[in-house]
Amino acid sequence: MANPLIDRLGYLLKHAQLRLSELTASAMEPYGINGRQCAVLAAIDDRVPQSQQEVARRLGVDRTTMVGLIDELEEKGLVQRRPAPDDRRKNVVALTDAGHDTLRNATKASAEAEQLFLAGVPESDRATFRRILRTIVDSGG
Amino acid sequence: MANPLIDRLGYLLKHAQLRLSELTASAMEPYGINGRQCAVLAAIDDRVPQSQQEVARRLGVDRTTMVGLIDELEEKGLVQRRPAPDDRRKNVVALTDAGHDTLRNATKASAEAEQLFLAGVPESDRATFRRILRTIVDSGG
DNA sequence: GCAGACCGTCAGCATTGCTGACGATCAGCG
DNA sequence: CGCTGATCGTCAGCAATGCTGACGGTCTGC
Repeated sequence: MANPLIDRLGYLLKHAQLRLSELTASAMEPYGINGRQCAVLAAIDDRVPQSQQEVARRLGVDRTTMVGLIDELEEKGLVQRRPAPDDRRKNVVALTDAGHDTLRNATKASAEAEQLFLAGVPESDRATFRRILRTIVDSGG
Repeated sequence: MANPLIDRLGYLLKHAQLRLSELTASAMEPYGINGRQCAVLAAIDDRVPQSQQEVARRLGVDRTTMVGLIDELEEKGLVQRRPAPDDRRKNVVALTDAGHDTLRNATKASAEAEQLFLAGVPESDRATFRRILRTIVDSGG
C-alpha cells in the first residue's frame, strides 16, 4: 500500500499540476486561448489600469515573459497596449470588448475544468485543499 | 479577501510545485543530485532489477528522457547499467554502493524539504493533503 | 525463418523561463 | 538646469524540459 515513491510530494504535485493544465487547456481551446493567457486576462481585468509589470508581478511571472504573453493577446485583439499618461515608460494594458467576452467564457470553462480535476475529491475536502495550497504559496514569499 | 485570481487552482498548484522543487533542490545540493535524480534513485531501489523503461513508466517520464537521467547518474557512479540476461534489448539498472548511500542521505534531505514546505500547514491537514493529491493523480490515469 | 513489436539511443524541435543588455523615461539632488 | 541612478518595455541568447521520429538490435508468434 505505502508506495514510498508515489507518496513523494514532488511526484504528486508535478503530476497534479500537469493534469490540471491539460484539462484547462482543452477546456479553453474553443475560445482560442490557453490557461496562461486566461490568467493574464483575469489579472488585467482584476485591477485596471495597470502596467505590464504589475500584471507580471501579480501572476508571478517574469517581466520579459509578460512581453510575449501580451503580444499574443494583443494579436488576438483581446487586450490593448497604450502608453501610460502619467509615466511614459509604462504601457497601460486593458481588455478590449472581445477580451471581456473571452474572459467571461474562459472563466466559466476554467471552473468546469477545475470541477473535472476535483471530480474524485469529496466535496468536504475541496475547500481544505485550496486553503492548504494557499497557505503553502503564501508562506513562500 | 476573495481574490479571484489567486484562488485559481492553476496558479496555486504551479507555484506550490515551484516552491517545493526549489526547497528540494537546495536540500539535495550537498549530495550532488537534484530532485529528479533522487526520484530515479528511489524508483530503482524500490523494485530491482528493472529496465530503464520500467523506471520511466513508474515515474511518469518518457523513455527518451530516462536515457539522459540514467546517463547523469551513471556518470556520478550512483547507478549501473547492465544488459538484462533474459532480454538483451533491456538494460538492468541497479544502484551502486555509492548510489545507496546517496539515496539514503537524499531521502532524508527530501523529507526535511517536505517538512519545510509544509511548515505552515497544520499537522492535522497534512495527511489530508497527500490523500487528496493521490486521489487526483490516480484519477488521471 | 520471417513479420511485427519492443528496447535503448539519438537528433531535432517546441515550450518555458531566465539573464543581460539596450533605449527611453522618470526621480532625486545639487 | 544637468547629472546620476533606477525603472519600464523590449529583445537576443541560453538552459532546462519533454516530446516526436527514426535507427539498430533483439524478442515473440506464427
